[in-house]
Amino acid sequence: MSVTTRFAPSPTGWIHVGNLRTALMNFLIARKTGGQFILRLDDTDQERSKEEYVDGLKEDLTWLGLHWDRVERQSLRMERYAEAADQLRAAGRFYECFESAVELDLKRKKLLNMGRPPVYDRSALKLTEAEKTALRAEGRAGYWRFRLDIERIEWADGIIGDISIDAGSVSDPVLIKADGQVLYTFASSVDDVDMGVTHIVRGADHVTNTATQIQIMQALGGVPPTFAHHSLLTGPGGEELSKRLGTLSLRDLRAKGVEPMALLSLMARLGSSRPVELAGSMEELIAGFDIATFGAAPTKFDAEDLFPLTRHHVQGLPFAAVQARIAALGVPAEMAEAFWAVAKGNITVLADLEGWWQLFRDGATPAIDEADRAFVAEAMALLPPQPWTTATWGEWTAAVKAATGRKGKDLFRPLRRALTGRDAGPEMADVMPLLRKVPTV
RNA sequence: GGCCCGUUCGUCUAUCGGUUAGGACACCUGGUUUUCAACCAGGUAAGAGGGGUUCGACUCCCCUACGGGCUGCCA
Repeated sequence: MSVTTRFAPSPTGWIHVGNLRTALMNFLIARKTGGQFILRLDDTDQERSKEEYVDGLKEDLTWLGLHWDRVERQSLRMERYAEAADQLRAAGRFYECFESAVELDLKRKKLLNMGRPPVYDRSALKLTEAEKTALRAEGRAGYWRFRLDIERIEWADGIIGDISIDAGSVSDPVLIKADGQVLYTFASSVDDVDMGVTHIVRGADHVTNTATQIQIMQALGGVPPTFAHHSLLTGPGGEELSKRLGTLSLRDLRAKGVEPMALLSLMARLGSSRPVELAGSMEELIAGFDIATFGAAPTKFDAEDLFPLTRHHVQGLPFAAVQARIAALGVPAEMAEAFWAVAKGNITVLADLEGWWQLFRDGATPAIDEADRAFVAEAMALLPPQPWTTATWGEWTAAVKAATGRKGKDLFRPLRRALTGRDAGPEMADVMPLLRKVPTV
């Protein structure tokens, strides 16, 4: 049987790191097995779903190189859901309820106060046709619940292992609202069956849903897929991540210069027993992925960890990959390659190139310690006129050494600081030919 | 409150009853380097607590504590 996976976001916001982990895992499983990866837009909530987010979702996935084989939209499948609902009604698994949200809330609180689990009491199941007709006549709109079979629902989870949930501890899920809107749990189950989804990887927040969805799928005549629930990400301190999600959307990370391969490399390994290492290509990522290596414990995520990986990735890029970006900085074509060769070792994100280019183009604001002032002035007097070559630094420092007697760190460091304004940077021999302006000391 | 999952170095984790509790990242030290990075060598560092079972428990069972999730006419 060929593998089909799906990523099913609801277009009510931007993709964030948590979403991405889910998307990536499903994508990798499909690619690893030569299966199909579906992008399914779970947009049944018409109030919150926005076209803007649909576009954003696709843009983000494309940026990461997570290409889908098929797009589906739940909002386009309403007729199918109506049909499936009829099927469940005919099978006696759907029943109409009339309690208002306020009434339900009250029931829940009452049960909670009595120390009982807040499970729906199924009182609507006892309604006679006459009573239902009367309620409708009052202007009450009915909504529909799925009648669970009370049993232990078991499945072998791809990450958690064997797990079971007692249907009796869960309320019969509402699948169709009073206004006719189809709810996620229902649409998702219908789709997964219809679309031939064979493997579902999703967050641990869906574990309880899975139990009810298994029964819904079976009632629909489908075969439940293999489920795997990955742990949820927390912040570095173990705190809930959602509070910080604002700064962890893919768009924000991208704006900070995080590279796709760095992000993918971390997300494909974090929480697994395999070491986090930068992948050189999507193929490498696919080959090195195994859902079975992930643990069920909550996983701490620190966005800072993305930067060492990004640096590693960026520093390994060939000139061709950054040529356009360097040209956009205004670096003349004839010195672009030399500029990249010199600067790349000293950047974390590509945006850091700008600082180096500014230095080369405009010259530095010299950094000179008070104690070195006389020494630097003497050295500057010995500096040959431009143009400089890679030999200039060696010749100049040798001359300065002879004139002043300084050597080693005491010799080189003040000169670097005077010429570049920085303590660290590329080899000075390589920097000299690129410097266009001599700083005035 | 109920249900589900979890808890091993700072972090992600290995260990399927007997190990000097291993690895990766981070960190520290040394080497190399004009600096940073990189690289090489070395190092610090862990089984939440309490009961059982057993010749022997990180591993199996129970309790407690702590963390996460769910408990919506959201997804």
